[in-house]
Amino acid sequence: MSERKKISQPVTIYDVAREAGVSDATVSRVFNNKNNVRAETRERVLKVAEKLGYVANLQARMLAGGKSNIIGLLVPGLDTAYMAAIIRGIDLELSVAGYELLLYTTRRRSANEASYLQYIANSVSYGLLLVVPLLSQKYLEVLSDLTYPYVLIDEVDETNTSFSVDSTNWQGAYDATQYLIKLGHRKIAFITGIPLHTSNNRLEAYKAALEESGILIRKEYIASGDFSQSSGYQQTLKLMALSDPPTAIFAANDVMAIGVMDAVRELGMDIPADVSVVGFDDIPQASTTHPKLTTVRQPLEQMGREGVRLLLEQLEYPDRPPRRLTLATELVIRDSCKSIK
Amino acid sequence: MSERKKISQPVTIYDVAREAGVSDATVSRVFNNKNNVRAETRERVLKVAEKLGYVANLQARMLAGGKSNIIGLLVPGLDTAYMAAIIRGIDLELSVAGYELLLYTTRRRSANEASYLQYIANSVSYGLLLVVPLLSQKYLEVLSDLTYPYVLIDEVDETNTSFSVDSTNWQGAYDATQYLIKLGHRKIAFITGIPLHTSNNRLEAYKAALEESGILIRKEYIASGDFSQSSGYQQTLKLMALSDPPTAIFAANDVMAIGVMDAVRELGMDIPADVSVVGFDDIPQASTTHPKLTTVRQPLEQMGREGVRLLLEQLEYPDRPPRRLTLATELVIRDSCKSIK
DNA sequence: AAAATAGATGTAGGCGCCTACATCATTTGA
DNA sequence: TCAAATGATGTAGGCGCCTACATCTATTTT
Repeated sequence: MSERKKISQPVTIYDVAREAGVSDATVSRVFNNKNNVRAETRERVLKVAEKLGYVANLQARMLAGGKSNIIGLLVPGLDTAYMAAIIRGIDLELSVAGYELLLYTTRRRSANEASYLQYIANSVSYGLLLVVPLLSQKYLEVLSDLTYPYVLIDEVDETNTSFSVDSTNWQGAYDATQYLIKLGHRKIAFITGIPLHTSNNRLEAYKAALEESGILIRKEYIASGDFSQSSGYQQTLKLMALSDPPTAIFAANDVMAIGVMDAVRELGMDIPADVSVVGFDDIPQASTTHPKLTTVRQPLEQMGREGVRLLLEQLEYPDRPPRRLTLATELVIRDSCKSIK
Repeated sequence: MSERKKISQPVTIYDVAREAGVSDATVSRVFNNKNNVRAETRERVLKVAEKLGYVANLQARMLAGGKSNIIGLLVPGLDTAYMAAIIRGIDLELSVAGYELLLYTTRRRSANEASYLQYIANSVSYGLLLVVPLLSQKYLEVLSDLTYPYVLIDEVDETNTSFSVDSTNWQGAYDATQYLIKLGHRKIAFITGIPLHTSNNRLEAYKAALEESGILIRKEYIASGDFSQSSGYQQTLKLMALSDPPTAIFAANDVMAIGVMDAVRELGMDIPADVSVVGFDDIPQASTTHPKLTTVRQPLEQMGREGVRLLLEQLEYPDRPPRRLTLATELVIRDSCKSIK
């Protein structure tokens, strides 16, 4: 018990240098993979470092001009499967690159967005990923004023002045609607999400697909939800109470689609026999519902990964112009839709 | 456009000092709320700092002996509502205290737990919160060797040498089982989670409650799940296929309970008319199922908050002996159970 | 009013590491 | 074989901030 060495953190680069009989500069070179170190010296240093349990002090390293290996992530919260998937991708990619993740939530200091961002920029993190659906224009302005690398995930900067990753929301929703039409549905309802860029795109695609097939767009078939399960539930109750209820419901995200399924069942109807349901996102839960949910897969995890790549790219080549990366969505056909008659 | 000032980060304490006509030491004192600064000097410094947009450089501050305001959080992943709730609590409490959160996942460098922890300890974070259900003994050993403050969340260190927060798993499960018994159920099944400390406690409590009421514990009524929705589903199918199926199913967490509900419905039976279902955790989704899930609420968010408090307490008073905080669970009665006959 | 005391501010050095430059050792070329 | 080139390592100074100590100023004491 008393034999256990308290490791605390007093092992500095000097300790290693002394023990290895070299200067601290050499040790530093070894740990930064600089070229000019003799192989045996490097090995000796590494061995000593290992023995002493040396771990570089990040603060000092950063202060001295070395790059931090911390990047920030700004999100509204972690409460959705959507966010979890994106973050999983981010974490995966970041760990490959040897970076750490500092989590910032918009909940905090939301009092002053500008100063919060500035705070972040001056903090330890060395770049910022933003997954902020309700990204205000203000954020964007401050961001572009700051000389600070960042990437928008699932969000687009219309001014084309930011690096960003998103997916083909329009195409995905178009495909899904087309699919329903091909199944013979004519009475297709759509439940919207919060009016964000991505969300609006889905609605537009829904309309476009209908129009293209010469199907009248009925206002009463467009219900406004807010991405929550209960809103999907409530709106479905309303839709099905119409004198001429829809035979298919397309929800702007999976969570609402689950609410839709609940409501339909609640009304004593069967999915897909009586009503076909389509979601959007393909969160893990989508494949565990009964019946399994047909949905538009958004490559969330990959979006996280690509976001990281874009950020690291900026860190390496600060002068590259902003890029926008749009990943393909994919219609995942499962069991919640049925061809009509 | 070209007028926009690039804020980057060159505003140092010296810039402020010069502009305010004082020395850097004074500026430092101001920002560290030291006593010996004349009121007007302080004010002048603050004004200048504000004007220049000065934000302290964390690295330098930490290096020079100031405390970091970053604490680490080690988790296996963010994919569960359970984790999201805990993290929400952590985030909330941390933001109150002005701390930042660095996210570490066990996915990473899991190759060597010891060195990973050591890495963390030598990194920027200044204390560690662990929400690691599958916490290995190894982690604990390394942790206690390190002179590094940490808190275990929803996990217990049997050796009583760690700060920790958990909840009354045993009591919660006992209450739930008692509730079912009082409703007249005798054939009560239990679906276990992964065999963790917390999970085992729930099973034990289930058994204890049955025994206490003189109800025989039937092996075939104890199904082993793994906390996943599909395991809840599968195990329920098995349970209901017994020649003498249960009239109530108690799942060790809500996610499995949702799987249970799916399965029961799938079998054409009604909840709660044919089968009563109880979960554990009270994740947000529990109140949006149909029928709404009766469950044992675990104060997840509060556990996160208390975990932070315990950690900050350690930072402030490094010599306090380890404490274990156990928060109360609560039976939340909703609509998924029905008294029998 | 001079001396003692307390308060305000400046000075200097260091936290651990990095890197430009200097220095010394080794290899290559003529 | 000796100079030039190349490679390996050490030296010095600084990154931005903190703090013990020194210095100077405003109060208080006698």
